Amino acid sequence: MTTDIKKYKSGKIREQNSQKILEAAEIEFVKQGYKGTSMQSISDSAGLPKANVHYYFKSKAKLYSAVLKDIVQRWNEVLTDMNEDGDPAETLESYIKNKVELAIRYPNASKIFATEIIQGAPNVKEYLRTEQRAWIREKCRIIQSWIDQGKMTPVDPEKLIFMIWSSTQHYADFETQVLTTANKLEYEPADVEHISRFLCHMILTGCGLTPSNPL
Amino acid sequence: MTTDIKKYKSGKIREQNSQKILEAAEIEFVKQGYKGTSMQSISDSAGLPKANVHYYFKSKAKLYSAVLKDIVQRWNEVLTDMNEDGDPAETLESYIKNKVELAIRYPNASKIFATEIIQGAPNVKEYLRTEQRAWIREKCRIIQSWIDQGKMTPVDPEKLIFMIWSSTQHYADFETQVLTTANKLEYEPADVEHISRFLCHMILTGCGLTPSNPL
DNA sequence: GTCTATACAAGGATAGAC
DNA sequence: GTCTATCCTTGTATAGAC
Repeated sequence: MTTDIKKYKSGKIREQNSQKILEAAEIEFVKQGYKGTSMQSISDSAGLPKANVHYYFKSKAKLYSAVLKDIVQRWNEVLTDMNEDGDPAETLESYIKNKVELAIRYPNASKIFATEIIQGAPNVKEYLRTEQRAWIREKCRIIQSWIDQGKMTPVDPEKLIFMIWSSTQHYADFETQVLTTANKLEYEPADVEHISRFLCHMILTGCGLTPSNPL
Repeated sequence: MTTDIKKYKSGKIREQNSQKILEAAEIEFVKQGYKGTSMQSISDSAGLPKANVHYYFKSKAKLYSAVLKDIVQRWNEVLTDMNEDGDPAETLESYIKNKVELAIRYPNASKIFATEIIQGAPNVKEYLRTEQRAWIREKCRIIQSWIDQGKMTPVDPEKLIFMIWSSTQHYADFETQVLTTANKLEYEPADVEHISRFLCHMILTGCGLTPSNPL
């Protein structure tokens, strides 16, 4: 039936446009902050009339929520498995590497999330209080069990997690500072490897573990 | 003469009001971002009419610059001395402790600076490219000389500095996340000590040095 | 489903009274 | 030196044409 074809086509346009808007919005929200970003600049950047952005996302607040939801989902997909029977060195190393790759590949995701937290997490406080807190508690339990099994130095698991997060995300959030200092325009492929090795060395050594790669 | 007394009094009021406005602005800029902050909310928060804020600082952009200048100055005052004849363990430890204290004491300064960098450093790019880069280069030179003297493990000095910055500033910028995870409303006095000890242990151990305090 | 035109509100800035 | 009243721009949102 004609209606089905029409619906299909429309659905496709809708999806493409929504996607274009989401990507443009992510970039603009990073550069200007939530209030600093106008629906005009988002629609310009997406190559669509302003009214279409309202048509697809109803309001600026809802568009921002959609962007945040997208980011949190992307993060949750890359969470490394940890379990108490695993090897601490291997597990931490692969987690650190994943985080560095993610930070350098999707800096905007990290930046928007960082801005949110800095401003007091007005939109993600509930997520922090429930899902993320549960995730951290679970990982802390596993790290503690490694410590109890004598597999690693007794360090505070929570502070260890925060240290991994801060030192990896730094290369996304403070990209401008890192690159300006090094007098570079963008990261080079080899940088990911160097950063990972350095962070693995520092963090694993601090935990009394042996990193698999030399500095 | 009467004029002198008047001028003196006025000067004092001017300074007090300027200070009130700067403090209010710092808080508002953190919570709402630059564009998100209205001159109205700053003047409300400072307890003055909106026009006075314009009278003292001419424009929103200039007020923001003044806030940034204040922050950079406060930071520069606390920079620990480092020199190649000093002891790496002692020097790094005292630097880390200073940074943790500063982060927990003046989180807003760190937050505003972080937001600036995240957004691409539109207002401090010049500072990063000149003064800060020079500061980093100088410290890297000293760390490298320690390595050459065999005083510590050969790690990349620049990455070491970034690791100290990111892991300490995390407790200011991501305050909300850290506190929410721990189910706390604010940091306790003992937290500064715990965080410092943990970070000193991890970073010094990674550099092949021995921290002065146990975990 | 898409876009033009417009209503309505908020915010930066200033003129001019006090 | 201080504040009230006002101008003008920008931005969100929507009504209604196509």
